Amino acid sequence: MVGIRKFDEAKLIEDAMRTFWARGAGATTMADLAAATGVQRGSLYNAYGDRETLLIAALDLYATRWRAQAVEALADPEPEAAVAGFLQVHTDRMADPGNPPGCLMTQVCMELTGPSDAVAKRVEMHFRQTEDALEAYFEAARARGTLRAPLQPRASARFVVATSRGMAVMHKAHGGRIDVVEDIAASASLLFHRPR
Amino acid sequence: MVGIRKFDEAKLIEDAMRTFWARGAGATTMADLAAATGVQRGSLYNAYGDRETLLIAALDLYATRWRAQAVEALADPEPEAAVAGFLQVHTDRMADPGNPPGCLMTQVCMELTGPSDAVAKRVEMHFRQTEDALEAYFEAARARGTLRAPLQPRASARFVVATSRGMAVMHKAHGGRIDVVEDIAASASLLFHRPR
DNA sequence: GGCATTCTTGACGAGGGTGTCAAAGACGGA
DNA sequence: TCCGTCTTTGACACCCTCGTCAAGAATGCC
Repeated sequence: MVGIRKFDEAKLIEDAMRTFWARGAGATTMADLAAATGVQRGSLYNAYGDRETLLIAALDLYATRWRAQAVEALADPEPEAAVAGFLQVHTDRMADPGNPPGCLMTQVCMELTGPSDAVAKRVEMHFRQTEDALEAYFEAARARGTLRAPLQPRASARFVVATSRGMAVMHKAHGGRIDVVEDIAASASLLFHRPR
Repeated sequence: MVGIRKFDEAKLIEDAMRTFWARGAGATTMADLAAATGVQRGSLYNAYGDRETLLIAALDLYATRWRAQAVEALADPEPEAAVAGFLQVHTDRMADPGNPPGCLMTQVCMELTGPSDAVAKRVEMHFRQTEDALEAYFEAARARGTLRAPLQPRASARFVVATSRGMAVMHKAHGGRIDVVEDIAASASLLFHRPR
């Protein structure tokens, strides 16, 4: 059949995301994406223009999906539990054998060369949004009096984002072992422990 | 002049390391390395065989140089100060405008596809050596009684390695800003704070 | 029914990367 | 002095990747 768009866009981006994730963004070719999505190379060019656009769409899907879950997990008013919940979302994602190891966003971030290109801007935006959500949480916690004295909202937010990135790196470095990731998340949560 | 090796091997690996670091390991071509080192492509193949061998040599140089500095910084018997010193080495490296942003080892790690290749094994080895050095420090600290009660040597070691990786990721994500990195290091050190 | 629109498909050219090789030339030992 | 060894150098073949394009075909509007 020819003439009408045959593929499901949502499924295409989903497949593309997993391909970038598994093979590495820089190493993924249009041929890889065509094979993974079942859509011909020419059709991909017709629909998206170039690979960068496809990568950005994949990043957006990736970021919004897991940021939504992670930020939702910040429900507990006690920072120790909230941070543990936030990091647990990342641990669960890595523990799922259906997912490639590591983290697409982190991987793309480390491949960046200059701050000028569209991908770099998108990565920074997504990191910043997560950081902002965490900062808002810690700000509220401080107002509630549940944030330990020496801890600051902005620095704490950056610390938690960095920890989740570190977990992803260690997950890849240790060939997918999940106990390493759990050790890190557990240690990081302890920073927010308040003696009662 | 032809017939005798003209280049300084140590300088060549140093230049190659910085090229892999700045351009990304996967994106660095033999032509890039030839330009950066001043050694012709053919000579590089003659001396090293292929790009992977050159990358591994670069990784070894990178890892041993900065691991030596970081582990040396674990001098203080008080974990809070020792961890701060360890992380400060990484902060200093990133703050040095003479160095490319981020961390070569972390970047290569995130690019890995399978655990089977030689590069993956080398990356894991280097991470593990750092982890082991930190674990030994924390083991000694526990014996000394300077490690806070809930903290365990192995988990703490993993946490500190992960934090240093997270710092590198955030450094790239934020376009080289150093205050972000400092926030993370300061927060992480607080985990080891002991009220006196 | 006819026609414009839109998507698919396969092929094409350009460019670039890898690894190899033969020729040329310098050094050192016999 | 002569020969074997080793390095440099530039060229070469092969393969892959990108992005484009013209032709073909189905749909839906008029």
